[in-house]
Amino acid sequence: MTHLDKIDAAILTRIQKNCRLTSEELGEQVNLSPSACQRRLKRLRSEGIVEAEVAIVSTKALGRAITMVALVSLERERADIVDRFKNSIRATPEVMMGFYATGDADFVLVLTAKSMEDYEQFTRRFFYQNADIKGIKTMVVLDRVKASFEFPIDTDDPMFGFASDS
Amino acid sequence: MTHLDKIDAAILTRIQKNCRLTSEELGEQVNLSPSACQRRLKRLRSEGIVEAEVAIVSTKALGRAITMVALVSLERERADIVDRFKNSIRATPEVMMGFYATGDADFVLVLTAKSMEDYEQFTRRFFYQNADIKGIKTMVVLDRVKASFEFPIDTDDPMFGFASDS
DNA sequence: AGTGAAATTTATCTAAC
DNA sequence: GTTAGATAAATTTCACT
Repeated sequence: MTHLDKIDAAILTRIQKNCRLTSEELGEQVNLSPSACQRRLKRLRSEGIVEAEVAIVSTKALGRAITMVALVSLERERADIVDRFKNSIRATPEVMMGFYATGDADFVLVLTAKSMEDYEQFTRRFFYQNADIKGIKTMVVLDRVKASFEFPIDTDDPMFGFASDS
Repeated sequence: MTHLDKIDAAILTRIQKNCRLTSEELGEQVNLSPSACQRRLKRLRSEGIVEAEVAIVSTKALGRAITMVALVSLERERADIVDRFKNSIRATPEVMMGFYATGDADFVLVLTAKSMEDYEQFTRRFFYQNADIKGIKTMVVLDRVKASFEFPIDTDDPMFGFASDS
């Protein structure tokens, strides 16, 4: 992994909001020619700094009316049990996001379902398949206030070197 | 909003994994000509079924080493207080995701920080700015097992009509 | 190193069917 | 829905700093 400069930071800031910007639009915003911009983008992708470029699809429009946040506790926090549950998360399409965490719960899951009945059925299956689950606490999402993978990229952070933008 | 058919469902399934597929690749996968595919995509975007197309950027590569899940409880669940907090979430870049929910907590937030010190400072500021917060329970994320907005789109669901794929 | 301009390749859009 | 031609964008090449 080569190191990133301020221009890279600026590019990433833009595309994490909208990855369909053309190199020309992007170049304009970061004061770079389209080709230079594209070269950087390619590098950022190949180095895994851009992990993926995805469409965020409306769950409601596709009949997945409800979203849940589930706090899952396991019977034991043994490495092999935790790993098995991680694999189960990855293999379960209903799970949008899964975090292994410290504190109140061992795992935090974000999932979608068509209805509460659907979710109840899902929970039943999921419990059955994962004998190590001690308990699940479900919170029904009333409003997806913010749903993104955006995070602040501070262009002036020393980690991005001291390249001038003149 | 016009209604969606199985081909739309198939397109959405693909692009929620990778939105950089060309119309040609996409068309091949869903048995459609590139231009027909593109026409559908355009419609799906303009109708808001595709909400956004974004790059998922590596937090680790940019020095945001830690992710937290925070369960926030408000002092009162009055509509104006809830709305004010929703706006605060939207205005706070450190918050990647925010869900208004029923149950154990009023809000579930996913956030990133450079370090625990950084997070502690953030929490302090956030508390200060939001007088209505009763308490925050933080869970530090040890592993982002799955991080996506993908959800299962069942092509055979009756909601997608009975269009043949021949 | 990395950049920008022009040529080439490739994808997208527009129209006709 | 398709196919074909026009437009536009991504990619490569290359000369330059």
